[in-house]
Amino acid sequence: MKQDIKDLISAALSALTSNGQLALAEPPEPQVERAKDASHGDFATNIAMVLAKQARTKPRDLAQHILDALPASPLVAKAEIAGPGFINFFLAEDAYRAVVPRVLEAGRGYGRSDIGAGKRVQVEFVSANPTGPLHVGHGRGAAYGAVVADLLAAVGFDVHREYYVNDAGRQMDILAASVWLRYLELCGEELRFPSNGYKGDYVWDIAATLHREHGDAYRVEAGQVFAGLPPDAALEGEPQDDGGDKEAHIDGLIDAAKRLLGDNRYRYVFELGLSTILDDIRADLLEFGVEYQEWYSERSLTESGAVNKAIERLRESGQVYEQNGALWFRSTDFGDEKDRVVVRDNGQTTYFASDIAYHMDKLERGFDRVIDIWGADHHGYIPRVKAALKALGDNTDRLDVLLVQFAILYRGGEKAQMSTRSGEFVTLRQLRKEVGSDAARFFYVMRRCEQHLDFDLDLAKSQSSDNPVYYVQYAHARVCSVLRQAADRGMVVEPSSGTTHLDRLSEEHEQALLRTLTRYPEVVESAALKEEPHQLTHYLRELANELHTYYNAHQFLVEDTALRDARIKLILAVRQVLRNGLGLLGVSAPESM
RNA sequence: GCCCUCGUAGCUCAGCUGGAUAGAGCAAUCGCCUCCUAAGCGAUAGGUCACAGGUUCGAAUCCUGUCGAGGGCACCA
Repeated sequence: MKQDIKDLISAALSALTSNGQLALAEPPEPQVERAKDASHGDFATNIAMVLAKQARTKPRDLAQHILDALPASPLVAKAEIAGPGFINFFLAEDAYRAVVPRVLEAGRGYGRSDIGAGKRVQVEFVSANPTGPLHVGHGRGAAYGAVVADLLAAVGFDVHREYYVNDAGRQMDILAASVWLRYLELCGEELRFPSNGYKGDYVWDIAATLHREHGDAYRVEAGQVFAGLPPDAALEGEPQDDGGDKEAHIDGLIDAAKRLLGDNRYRYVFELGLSTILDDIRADLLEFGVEYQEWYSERSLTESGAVNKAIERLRESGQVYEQNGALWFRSTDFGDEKDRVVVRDNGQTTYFASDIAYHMDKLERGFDRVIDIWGADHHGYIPRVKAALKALGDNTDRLDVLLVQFAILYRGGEKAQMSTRSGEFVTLRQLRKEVGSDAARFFYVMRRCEQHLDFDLDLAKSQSSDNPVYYVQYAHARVCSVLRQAADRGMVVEPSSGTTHLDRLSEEHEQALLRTLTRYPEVVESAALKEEPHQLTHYLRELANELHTYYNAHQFLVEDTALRDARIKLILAVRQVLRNGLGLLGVSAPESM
């Protein structure tokens, strides 16, 4: 509908330019807004003020020229100049009514569009290390990423959802070592678990599987494992302090594990840990309604030689140098704060090296746009990744990095602080179990992603109008309920076609609903293009509110069959939009509550 | 110290890429079921848009500085 107004203005502008009244190289896309105040009509444009300077005309005079050149349209009842040079459009009384058949005919397709024109967009999100279960912070990234991806798909982009699996690197070795040490404990060995190891219960579970299936086949005397190891540091929260370096200690343990187990057995423990946790993450996300087209393995980048290729490309263009036995990328030449290591002095490539290769690969795969959704703690990482892509001659405009701030849980008004200590944290699974997937999805995307999220667990669980999820879902259920009532009373529920009887919708509440329904496609488009799902949650709250208000003010199942037909059609359209909107958020639309 | 994000009603947040008189929801106060689910609705009250400058027809929005909150500054991932 907004587009219709834009088209009218554009037509007027080109008419003015072609008959010489307006000298413009290229008329810009007019800005059209929904008027906030009813006295300003329905839509307003500031085009005359924007172009006044260029056209060397006073804004109000230019507005008058545009007005005179405006083609007639059945949509517009009148257009007038206001204030410093706004043009206000007042729509014809029945302009909004047409939205009802439009919604009902389009059904699930209402709100979808093809402005993305099939452009390929990759959305990479969550990508948590498979060293433990997802926690509530990952949950926000999951919900946000999934909704952004779905929104982009809804407006016509070809969306590729991807999870980058960090299945290589030191953290995974630490996990393997942790599993093995727990296994040794299960075998009866006594040892001091490293302060830097993974201490969650899930590590015990994996160790138990190993023990159950392979008995003592992986057992080595603890004394042998710890022999000659650099001392550990203090265990967090415990008094014992060997005064050592926890990093050196755990690295020593990893080496010991590799040496004592040999390649094959070490590999087995490593894979067992990786696959168990990755399976858990997959299942977790699936239950949360988050699906991926691809799980991209970091290890595959090394194995395919992509990492070396990326480093070679940097070397060829003279972007790297050696210092202290390590290979550094000159990222400061491309706006980073300091140069970064790509190959460590022990010959291992860094995580950053993999990331360069990964992003190179993303762009080579031919995506028109690449969106990375990261936790806010990774923000320092953006300049170096962009620096690498620039160094390789790639266009970083195609890459968009969105940072998701942390979610802080509140219970009973108190911060439910999660602590990484000894593996105690609130997992996504626990959250889903406590508040349900619907509430979790909705709450997670209710705020702009760069805003810290206060997640009120009590509110998310409460079955009251304070809870925005229930509020919106209830509006949907309420429409269903009315239709059931109608059927029970033997009324015709099947609505008439087209705009039949819709002229009976003359109440203010009805006008408001019609107007809000026409806004839906604009909201979806804006939410998608700006990657702001919260626009949709706000919209849905508003639509639900208008439905509830309407419900309280007027009876739908009236004796007057024409009026009843019109009202049923209207609430059917409302239900459809609620359903579509909730669907994009990954939230269910219950028929009764 | 340097960098990033944020600062709007008592609380949680919107404010549509610079527009017209700054909006919701909680919480507070007062009302509304003989009526399709009161898991709902209405009304009242609540503001120096952190502060100070600047840019222009016009600033909560853009720029600079100050203050405050959170995060980041590894041969970790």
